Amino acid sequence: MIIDATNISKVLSDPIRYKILLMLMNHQGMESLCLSFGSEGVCNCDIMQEFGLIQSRVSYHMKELTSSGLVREEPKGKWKYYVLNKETVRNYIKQLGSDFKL
Amino acid sequence: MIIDATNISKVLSDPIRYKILLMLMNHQGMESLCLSFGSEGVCNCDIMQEFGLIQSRVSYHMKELTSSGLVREEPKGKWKYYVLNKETVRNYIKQLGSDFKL
DNA sequence: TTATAATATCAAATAATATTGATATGACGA
DNA sequence: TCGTCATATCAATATTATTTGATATTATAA
Repeated sequence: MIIDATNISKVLSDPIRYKILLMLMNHQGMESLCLSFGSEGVCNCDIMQEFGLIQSRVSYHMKELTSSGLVREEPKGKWKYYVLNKETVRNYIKQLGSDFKL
Repeated sequence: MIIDATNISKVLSDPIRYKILLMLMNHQGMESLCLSFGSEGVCNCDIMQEFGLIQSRVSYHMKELTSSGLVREEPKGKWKYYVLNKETVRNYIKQLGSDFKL
């Protein structure tokens, strides 16, 4: 897998995105907070609630996160569930390690 | 040591800075390219030459790199030599690893 | 179908970063 | 000291990213 280290870095550099990633991390395999449904995973509305952000802002950041490969989308019905893609973080780290011979 | 992961990410996210870091990496313990002197390390002028950048631009990016802790300065006479601080990269990686339980 | 809820997109405003050229500072050596 | 070279800083501008509110999609349920 090809990793663009500066691109992943850019995505990680936004505090909100970083916090969203941590949230996804901590909800691995847990129930959605989403009030209306008890499905697996974290959806847009969970993130809006958690951080008090408006919808389009969350949407923007989730696009950054998914298009970088840090997060995977799982659409279910009209919802979209997001799951952290640890593999990308691992590959990013691997890339840094090899670039900087750590 | 305290690592601000989003801050390090921001610094790493600029392609020029990333390339400068790689350059420092690859010149660990080698002679300066600096034409006038054969001292250890990489100085401002080496970076200017290598990437064809003007002085103030290099200065700006080196400040970003040093103030984040990714690079150490070693002033010698009127020159400033820069050395990669692998420790910071390592700590950054460690932080990611612990945040994302890798 | 139609209504509604969730998410996406868009254009405009704002904010943050990067770049440049000019000038300043600081360290030498003559 | 004075002149020169290396680096730093500054103000202006350019570029890029983020935020917002409005509108568009899309899925589903009634």
